[in-house]
Amino acid sequence: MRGAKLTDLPAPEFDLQRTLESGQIFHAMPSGEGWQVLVDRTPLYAEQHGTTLRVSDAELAARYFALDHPLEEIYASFPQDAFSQAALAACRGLRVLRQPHWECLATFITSPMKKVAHIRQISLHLREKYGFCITGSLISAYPTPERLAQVTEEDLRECRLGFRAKGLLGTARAVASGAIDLAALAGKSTEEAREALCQLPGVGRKVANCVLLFAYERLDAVPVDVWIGRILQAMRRRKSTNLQLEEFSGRRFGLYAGYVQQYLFHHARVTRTLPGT
DNA sequence: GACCAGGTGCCAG
DNA sequence: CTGGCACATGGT
Repeated sequence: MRGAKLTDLPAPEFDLQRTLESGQIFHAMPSGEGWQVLVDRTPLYAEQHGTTLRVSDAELAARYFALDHPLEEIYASFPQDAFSQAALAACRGLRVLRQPHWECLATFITSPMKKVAHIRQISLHLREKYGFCITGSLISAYPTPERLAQVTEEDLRECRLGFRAKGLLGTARAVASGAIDLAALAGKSTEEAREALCQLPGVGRKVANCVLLFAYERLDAVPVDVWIGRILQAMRRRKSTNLQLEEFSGRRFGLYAGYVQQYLFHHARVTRTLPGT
């Protein structure tokens, strides 16, 4: 990235650091006055100066950072309860990224029962050991499904994956063999795409919804994890399954439920507070 | 040394 | 359909 020409890009209602640290991607590296990320095999450098973004690739940055998402409209759709509004006030500028399908899917397969910092460690381990080296980049590209399909479960476990190794390996093989076509899912309904994703080993409803939200532009998808589960439980005040909570959030949060969810998640994680406490 | 983390799969009732 | 449990690892 050093020496790359930088161009300015207007980026109103965007907070780069908050977005990169909100638990959507796990490999962003501080670099110079800004950050470096990789989008598939393309390095992207970005630094923020007020409402201007200085980037190495304007077209890629606009797409990856989803600068076209109508944040004012999304904010207007937030529910009026105090907790959602507090999350909105605290997390303004957080955008739901447009991630590449495979690396988003693979990364969230490694996420169950892991803290964000640990998911990052695993991602960096895998990139280092099996990833494609990118010249001029601090980090390697996420390993391809073809590469991972060649290794053993024991090899993967050396990247500190634990029991998640089986799912990642099985899914890598399914993608590499063509048993599932990730690109084709983009043209399917959310329900069809979710059903297909849930066939993969290590992918349940929570991981599938993360992938739908972060990689397939389904902004109404709501991954219910322990954090969101507690928040929704407190809002609903009725003992519920995660599926019931997901349906509840869809009714209450609307078309951009995934955005609301992401703000609630980040706010709760940063402040460690729940509604009514 | 418990306890918890952006869950999933499997099995018993 | 529901509840309960195992599954690895690293930080508080």
